[in-house]
Amino acid sequence: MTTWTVGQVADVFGVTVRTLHHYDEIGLLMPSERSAAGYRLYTDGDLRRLQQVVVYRRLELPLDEIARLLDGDEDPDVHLRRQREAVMQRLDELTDLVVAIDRALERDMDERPATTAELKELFGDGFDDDYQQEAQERWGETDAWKQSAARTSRYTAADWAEVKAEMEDVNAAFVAALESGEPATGEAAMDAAEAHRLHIERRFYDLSYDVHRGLADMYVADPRFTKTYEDLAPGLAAYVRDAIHANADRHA
Amino acid sequence: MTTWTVGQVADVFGVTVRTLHHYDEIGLLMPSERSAAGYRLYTDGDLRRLQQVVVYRRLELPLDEIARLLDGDEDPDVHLRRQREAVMQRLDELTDLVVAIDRALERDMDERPATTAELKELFGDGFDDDYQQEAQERWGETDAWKQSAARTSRYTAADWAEVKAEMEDVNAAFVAALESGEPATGEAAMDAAEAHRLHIERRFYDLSYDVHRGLADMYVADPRFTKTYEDLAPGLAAYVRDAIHANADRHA
DNA sequence: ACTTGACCCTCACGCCGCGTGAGGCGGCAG
DNA sequence: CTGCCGCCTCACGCGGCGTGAGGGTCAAGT
Repeated sequence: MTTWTVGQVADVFGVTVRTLHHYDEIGLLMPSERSAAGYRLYTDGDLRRLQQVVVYRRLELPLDEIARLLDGDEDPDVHLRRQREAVMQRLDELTDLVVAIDRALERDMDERPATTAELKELFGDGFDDDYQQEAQERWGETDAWKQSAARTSRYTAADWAEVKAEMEDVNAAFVAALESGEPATGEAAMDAAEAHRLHIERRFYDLSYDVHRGLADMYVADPRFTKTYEDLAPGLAAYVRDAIHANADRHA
Repeated sequence: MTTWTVGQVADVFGVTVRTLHHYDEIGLLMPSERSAAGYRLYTDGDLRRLQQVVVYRRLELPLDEIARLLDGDEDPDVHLRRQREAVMQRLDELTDLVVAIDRALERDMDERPATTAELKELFGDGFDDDYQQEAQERWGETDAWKQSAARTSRYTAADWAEVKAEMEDVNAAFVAALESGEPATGEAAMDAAEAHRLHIERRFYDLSYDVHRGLADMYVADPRFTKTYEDLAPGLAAYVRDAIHANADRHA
C-alpha cells in the first residue's frame, strides 16, 4: 500500500501543510502511520477521510462539527443530504447578496431603501410580507397607499429607525395617558392622538380626521393591530381608538 | 429622541452591543457624542454610517477595508463590482459542490467505485489490467501517478462515463482538424491539444506543457496508444503529437 | 428617599482556523 | 560530503468579535 507525505497530500488536495498539521493536532485527521523519523504518512483511508473533511470545510462547517459528522456512526447518505441542504442554503444567501449588491450599485448607498428583512428587524414580525400584501389588497387602489408606498420606498434603514422612534414616542404618550387614569377624552390622550395623526401624515400619507377615525376603528377590529397595543398595556387599543375619535371631534 | 444608546442602535440594526463597542475601539464607527456618564450616543449621521458598515459586512468585507471605503475617496462602485465578482465566483464554487454531492449520492446508491470489469466495458480492451500494471511500473513512483490514482480510485462508473465522453469529444476535435486538411500547427489542432491537456489535468493529474510533449511522443512510440489513434483516422497519432508540440510552443 | 433591575461602562481573556516564522533533523542528488 | 529541500516541533499572531468580571447610571416603583 502506498503512503503519502504531508507535502504530497497538501498538493493533491489543495490545502496547506499547516492545515494538515492542525487537523492532526486537533485529532480531526491523524495520519495512520509515521516513518521512523516521525514523518506523517497518510494512507488511502486517510485520504478518503480528508476528502470528506475538505468537502465539509468548503461548506464552512466548524471543524468539531465535521469531526462529529465523520466519527458518528451515522449513515453517510444522511450527511450528504445535510451537506446538500447546507450548500443550497448558502447559495440562496449568496444570491440574495448579489441582489443586494446590484441594488447598491443601482442606487447611491446613502439613499438605498431598506429591504423587507431590515424592516422586519426593525419592527419585528408585525412587519410581515404577508401583512404587506394584505395591506396592499385592502388599500391598494387608494391614493393614501400610493402616496405611502412612494414615500417609504425611498426610506433608508436610518429613516426607518427614526420612524420607529417616533412611533414609540407616540405610543408612550398613549400609555402614559392611560396609566395616569385620565379618560380617553382627556387633553393628554387627545394630544397623543393628534401626534399620532401628524406622525402618519409626515411619514406616510395625508390623514384627514375622518380617515383617522377609520384607522382607529381598525386598531380595535384587526387583531394584529390590537395585539400591538394590548402588548404595551391592556385596554390600550380601545383607549387609543376613543382618544382618536375624541381628537377628531375636537377638530370638527 | 435625537440620539440613540448602544442598546437601541444594536436592536435596530441587528448587531450586538459588543460589536458596536468593537467598531468604536477600532475607530470604524465612533459615536459623535457621549453623555455625561460616558454613555455612547449615536446621532443620525452615525446611524447612516453604520448602515453602510452593515451592508459591507454582509459582503464579508474585512473591517479595515470597509473603513478605507467609507473614509477614502475611492469610488465605491468599483469596489462593489469587485465584490460582486468575488461572490459570483463563490456561487460557482458552491454550484460545483452541489453537483459533486449529487454525484456522491448517486455513487452511494451504486455503493462502490467502478470495477476493472466496468472500466473495460467503457473503454474496451485498451483499458487492460496489464496496461494498468505496466503504467504503474512506468510511472508508479511519480507524483502524477499517485495523484491520478488518488483521484480515479474515487471515480464511479458514472464518472468514468463522463471521462470517456470528454475524451471522445477531444478526439473528435482532432479528427475534424485532420480531415479539414488543416496542418497540425493550425489553430483548431492546437485548440484540441489544449483541450486534451486540460482534460487530463482536470481528471487525472497536473500536466505541464513539457510533460504534455513527452506524452505526445509516447502516443507515437507506444503501439497501444498509436493503435487507438490510428483506428480513429490514419495518420492521427502523428498529427496529435505535432499538434501538442505546436500548442506547447504557443504557450512557451 | 430608597431599592430594584435594566442598561451602560471599561478591562481583559478566550475562541477558531489557521499563517508565519524559528530552530533543527532526514533524505537524496551531485 | 555537501547542498538543498522537505519534514519536524514549538509558539506567537490575527480578525471579529463572545463572554464574563467588576462597577457605575437611570427611571420606575414602593
